[in-house]
Amino acid sequence: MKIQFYPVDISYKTRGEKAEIHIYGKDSKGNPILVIVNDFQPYFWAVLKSELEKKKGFERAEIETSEEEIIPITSKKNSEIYERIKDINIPREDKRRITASKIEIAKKKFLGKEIEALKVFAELPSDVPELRQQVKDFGFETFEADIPFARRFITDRDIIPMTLHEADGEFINQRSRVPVFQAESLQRVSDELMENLRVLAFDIETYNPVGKIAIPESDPIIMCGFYGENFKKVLTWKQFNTAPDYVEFVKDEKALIEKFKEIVEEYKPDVITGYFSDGFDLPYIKKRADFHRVELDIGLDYSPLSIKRGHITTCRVVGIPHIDMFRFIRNIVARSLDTTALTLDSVANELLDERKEDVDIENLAFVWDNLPEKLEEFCKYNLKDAILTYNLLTKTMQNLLELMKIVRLPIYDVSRMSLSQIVEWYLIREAKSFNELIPNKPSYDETVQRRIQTYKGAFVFEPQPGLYKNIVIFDFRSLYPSIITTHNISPDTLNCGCCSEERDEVAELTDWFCKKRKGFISTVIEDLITRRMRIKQIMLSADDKDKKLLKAREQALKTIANSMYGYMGFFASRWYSIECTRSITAYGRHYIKQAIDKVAKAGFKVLYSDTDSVFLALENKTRKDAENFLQNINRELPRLMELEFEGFYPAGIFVSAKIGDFGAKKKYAIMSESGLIRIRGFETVRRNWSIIGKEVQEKVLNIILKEQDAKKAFDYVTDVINKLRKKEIPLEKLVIFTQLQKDMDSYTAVGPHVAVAQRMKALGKLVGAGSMIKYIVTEGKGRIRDRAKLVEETSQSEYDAEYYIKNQIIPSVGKIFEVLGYKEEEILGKSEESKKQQNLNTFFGK
DNA sequence: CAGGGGCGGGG
DNA sequence: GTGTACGCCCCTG
Repeated sequence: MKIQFYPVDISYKTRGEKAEIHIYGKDSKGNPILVIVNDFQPYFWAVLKSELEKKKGFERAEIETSEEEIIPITSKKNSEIYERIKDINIPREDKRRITASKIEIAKKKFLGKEIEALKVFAELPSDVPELRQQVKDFGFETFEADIPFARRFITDRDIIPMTLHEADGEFINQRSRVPVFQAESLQRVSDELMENLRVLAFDIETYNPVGKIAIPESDPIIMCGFYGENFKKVLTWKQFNTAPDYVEFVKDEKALIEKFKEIVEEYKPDVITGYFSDGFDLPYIKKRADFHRVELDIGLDYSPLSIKRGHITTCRVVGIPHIDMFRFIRNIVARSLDTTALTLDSVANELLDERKEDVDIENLAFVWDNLPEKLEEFCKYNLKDAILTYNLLTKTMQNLLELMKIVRLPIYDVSRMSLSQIVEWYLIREAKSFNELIPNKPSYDETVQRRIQTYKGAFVFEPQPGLYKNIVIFDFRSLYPSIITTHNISPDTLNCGCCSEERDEVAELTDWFCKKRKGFISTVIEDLITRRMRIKQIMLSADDKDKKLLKAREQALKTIANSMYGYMGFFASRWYSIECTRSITAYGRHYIKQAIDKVAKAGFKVLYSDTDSVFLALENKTRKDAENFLQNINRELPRLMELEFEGFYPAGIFVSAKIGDFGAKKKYAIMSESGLIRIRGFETVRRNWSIIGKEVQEKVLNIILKEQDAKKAFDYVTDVINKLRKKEIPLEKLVIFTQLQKDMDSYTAVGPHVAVAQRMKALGKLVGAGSMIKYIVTEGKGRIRDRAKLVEETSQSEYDAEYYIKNQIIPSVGKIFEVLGYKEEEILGKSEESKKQQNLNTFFGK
């Protein structure tokens, strides 16, 4: 029988001697389903090293031949080795033997060159690493042996997650939370995305003793909030009278976790989401569930929530995509945000114009123990976090879905990928239709080599440091992508044998690119750009609903196209090419300098320029003038290039910070009309700064940009410094918070927070991994750690004012004042008053 | 000056 | 899971 369904979550399972692909999704009626495909075999490619080296760099094949063609063995060498690979037989502990289950020979391309490649099949995905090693030892270069099995399946069978597919097969009986369908065949039938995703957002609150971040070993979960369509709930296990109707009381923490499972099971979400739930909520729930011996088997195959350790832990539920909003926002959305802090509060504020509930979360444990009647506001707070997360997902979902449709990997993967991974997987998918072998990831040594190679970067117009009003920013949003397309920049067109005579006359361009045959990456980029232009065209006559969708699609295409340059220059990428990147920047410098000249000729004051943007001060001109100028310049630019109006900013400060010969680093702060301040290149506030450091930076930027009064900002800082020296700053503003990450004994380097923690332990206080250590640096000589004291051990006059000035105040605002023409010693009050005044006057142009 | 350790997000 | 992880800053030795 035939069924139609939308694949959502795709993974594989080993059953006996076979790996099965498991596709969880929804059928066309909206019912959940598991479709199993078991005719897909793992494989990788092997190419003789001699084959790779022949015709190196020259006379490459036409890109048009794009089907993978199975051919008879032609070379004697290939056939000999073919026999050897066939004979591979590696015993394993479980009595299975690793063999090549099948070998084919095909015509493939590698960076445009036609080559003969062996396609080596394995029985199980887990056999591949050893099989590959064996084949390598025979003198082959292997390819694509590190493509995860499920992703390999998605690519080869041309799946696009969440679009309509048809499967032929039958329902079978198997332990599963959803009906299981065994598919004989599977194909995509439409590009339309599934609709009405059921989203469940959740958020936990934990019992956190004052001054401590809760640690799962000892501190329980005390609330769990949920929000979905027509659904809101807060679970908690302390009774109080004023509970709103969405609060449900449970017996204890164990019951709360069991109820959590039940809600996920009953709500049947298509997607679950949290904010930093990969790193906090889910690992925490898991730990507490383990503690209570509750099996967290919420997977649709009854498997437990799985947590992968890494730099950030990653949490997966089989069959239900889990999206950590924070990760998607940090990796993708953040680039278009003004806020630098990516807390739920600041992101919601900017994206949704909503804030978190204003409660003092530090007090939660105290209230929980002593004032349960006041728990209502914390329940409200808990629910609100879930609501904000839900709304953030709703707000950005279309963008995520469009990215997913372009990259064609499951939403779980795409939602936590960095830009370079998105680009890479897009290229991997595209490589298939060009019949190109996917280059391997560089070895560690290779990445070290790549890291030390440098090349001349973008052009930076050194700003006259200072504060400016009425700033307009123009930028070439598609500068690098258009350069890549226009000049056919791609690793496979680089320095071809046929075109060395036709090099472009562009300053500092050291390489050339084929003019006869289009490259892989340049073709991929051109396709992205033309698709985007087509969409923008359609948008002109679309209704509002379609416009929103098209906008998201167009943004996704732009995001990928814009990242291609950075990707080719990223040390860990598969399609790395320093020659390509340095050529792109050479062309880029050429075009931006042209634009700057034109801006200046049109009578605007150019303040600053970096890579693809020009900052200008309107002075006596108007915004309208700027817009008109744009229209004119765009008429003269090549087809794919466009200078855009990025924005208008009432105030901004700039600094030039030359670092050796490598160019200038972006350092500026600008304020938008809505009062949001965008900071680039300055130290940003961190949690291990004292309150005084944070406070001073925030106030200074506000005074400078909002009130545009540098003198006032300067006076404010000197005042704070004086107060610090006179010991007038209250101790609580000087406390430095540092978290003890591991157990005290496992430290080799004893930093200040470790020393303080040791003393706390000696005093009989409860400290351990996860504890927030609070300390104040006091006067004296020698190491910081010997002078770090507990707050209660420190008297008001004891703190080391100079330490705070040097390590907290100067780092937070020093650079800002440098921009405004102040020297560090002036801030420190070491120079005479008159000089200060003089500087101020220069600054204000008096 | 090298290298260990913390931060980000979360309570 | 046929993988996987960064870049910056402070402090100590």
